[in-house]
Amino acid sequence: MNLLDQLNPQQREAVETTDGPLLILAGAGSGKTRVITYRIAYLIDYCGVPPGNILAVTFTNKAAEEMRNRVDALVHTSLLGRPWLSTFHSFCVRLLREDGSKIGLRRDFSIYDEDDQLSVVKACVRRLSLSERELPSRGVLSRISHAKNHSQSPEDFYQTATDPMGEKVALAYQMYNKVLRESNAVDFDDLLLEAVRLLSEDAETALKYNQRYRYLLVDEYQDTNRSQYQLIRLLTQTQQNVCVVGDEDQSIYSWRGADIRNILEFEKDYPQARIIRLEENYRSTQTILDAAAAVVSHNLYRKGKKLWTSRRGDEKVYFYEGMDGENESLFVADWIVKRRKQHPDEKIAILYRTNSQSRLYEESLRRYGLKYSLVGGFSFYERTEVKDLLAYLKAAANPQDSVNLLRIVNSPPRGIGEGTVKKLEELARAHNLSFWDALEQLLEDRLAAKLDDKLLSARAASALENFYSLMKELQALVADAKVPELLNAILERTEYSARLEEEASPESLARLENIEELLNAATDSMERGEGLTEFLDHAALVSDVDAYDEKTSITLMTLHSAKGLEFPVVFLAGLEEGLLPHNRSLLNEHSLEEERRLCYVGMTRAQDLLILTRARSRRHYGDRMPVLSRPSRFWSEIPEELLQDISPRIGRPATAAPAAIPGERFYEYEPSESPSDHNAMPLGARVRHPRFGYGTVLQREGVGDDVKLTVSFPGVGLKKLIEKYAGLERL
DNA sequence: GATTTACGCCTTTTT
DNA sequence: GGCGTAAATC
Repeated sequence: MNLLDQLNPQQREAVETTDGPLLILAGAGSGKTRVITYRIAYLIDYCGVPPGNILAVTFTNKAAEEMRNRVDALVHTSLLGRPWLSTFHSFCVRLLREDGSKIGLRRDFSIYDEDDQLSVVKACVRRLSLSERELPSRGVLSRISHAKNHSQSPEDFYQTATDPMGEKVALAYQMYNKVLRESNAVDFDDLLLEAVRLLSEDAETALKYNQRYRYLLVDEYQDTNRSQYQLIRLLTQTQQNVCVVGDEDQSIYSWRGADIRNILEFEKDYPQARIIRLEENYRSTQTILDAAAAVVSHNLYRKGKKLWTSRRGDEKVYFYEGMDGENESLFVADWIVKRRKQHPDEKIAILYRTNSQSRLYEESLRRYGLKYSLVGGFSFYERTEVKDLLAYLKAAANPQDSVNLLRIVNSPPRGIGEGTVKKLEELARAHNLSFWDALEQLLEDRLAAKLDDKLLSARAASALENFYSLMKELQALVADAKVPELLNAILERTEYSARLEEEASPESLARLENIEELLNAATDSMERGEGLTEFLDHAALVSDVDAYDEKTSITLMTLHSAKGLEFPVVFLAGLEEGLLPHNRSLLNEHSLEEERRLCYVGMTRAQDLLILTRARSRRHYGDRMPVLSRPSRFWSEIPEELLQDISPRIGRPATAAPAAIPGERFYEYEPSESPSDHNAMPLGARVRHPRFGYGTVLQREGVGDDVKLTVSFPGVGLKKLIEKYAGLERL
């Protein structure tokens, strides 16, 4: 069978245009993955390109894996090697492990995840003698990450920061980078930044990779950020066989530095570029497509395109308005139960804006006895026991990795208390040593009796010695032991599992299972011929969507995670102002448009049926009273003739159980008028705050003592204040 | 010094 | 509603 016969004319053109820069504008469901994989197959089979000369980058391991499988099914030339398919991040890891030494990076560097990053920031804040209140670590970390996503150095950051915090954050940022370097560690963002640095500073390495990867393919180009863009530029210096695929309407990662200009200005960057549009959709019904198109057409900042399909839509887009969040989620569960009777194996997705929304759906689905799988939330590699064991491995592989060493120094408890740790940290700082080196130094000095006994009790000292010799032992094993052996050694020497077995609580048994699973993962990795470094890299670079199992029939996930996936039935939940679009994005039109794209992404996941739901009132985390909600503006952007209401009518008595939806529980509608408080600050009020000065009230939420105000203070910014405590003065 | 309690903040999205 | 840090208590 001819490869090209399975493509439409535009897809075919995209596959056959092998040389020179090519931009493929691929609408949702237009067969983008098919084009990329066929193109790879075509390059190998028809053009005789050695597979090793092809590099394709994606954003998730899942996408890379899927492409790998599909390419493998198309080409049978694995003897010639395989094309390199990976995520941006794993590609960078490989680059840096191979050639990072040229920019002063050691081969055995650790990769810090968000937890590790936060520990470093906390240490930095403490070292700056600031309290968590004065400089919250979370905020600092998010600003550091934001800076890195925009390729801003601490110095750049310092110069552009305008707020009073900026200076301190810049200092923390600088210190943070220093700590990372001293720990022989890089964070997620560094992987990209350092790869860019390597390719721009070392011409020889740049040439090597330019020659190796003569054909470059980039998926989800609209999501690339500054450093990913630079990376692509640096890899296409000697040749320009670069094919990027993207859709500006699905750009939903600008908060992570994704720059839509990369796609809009592709022709400027590569003047020879050809552009091909894929506008035939093979996924959804025309109705779903029309509804989604109607929403996204309200965006001003887009090139614009028209998707079409030959699939006729017989079913309208349904919508359901529940009394509250619980009712909304019960409706979904109930609907699924009924649907199951006709379509037992149909895949159904429940999509929402924020992870916190998943809780209601989990409860409802469980109540109805439905099995589901949840993407996001706590992933396997984030569990405490798994993180602990990984920390042992990381610390053994890279003793300079102070974060992970500190994580395990007293876990499981071995008598190295906070005080002892603090002393060691002080010693390390005083002599500019890493935690490990300080430990070594301390024990040596003690042996040489250079130390007065007051500094360290005999008990603490022997505990430290034990820990030291344990780590020494593990370090020695790193060189030639396999990962499962290493893990077993750790478990044995620390009595980690023995303790859990002894405890025998449900939680500890679950932990033991996780440990078992980690051992299995290590064995699998070993059988693939991987070493410790590869195993740890893998653990660091897996994402939530990677865990998405296509076989499970009900999937709960965020709209962000859902990108690139498709389902026969999609619920788009919580379509309310404040949720979608999210409150935080209402302040400027660019972020509002991104919310609209997010809505568009969600709608276009649906193949056959799309059901929009919302709650008329919703309880926000701690609030005593549910707050009345307004339907999302995106909702009203859908032409009415495409919609069909399947909600119960307001005020219908609970006793008149509607036959249409058996088992459904209806709630009496309680008009919860917020009692107006006469002392309250109304919207638009001019106020004075003891610290922030003069401002204007922009938003009121909650009632009574819980009233929260959003106040804009010129020169300070937006502040959320509890009215009762803010000490505001009305002017 | 360690465990308990209180308070405060939070939730946007994640490779 | 839940987590983490800071304060309070033994």
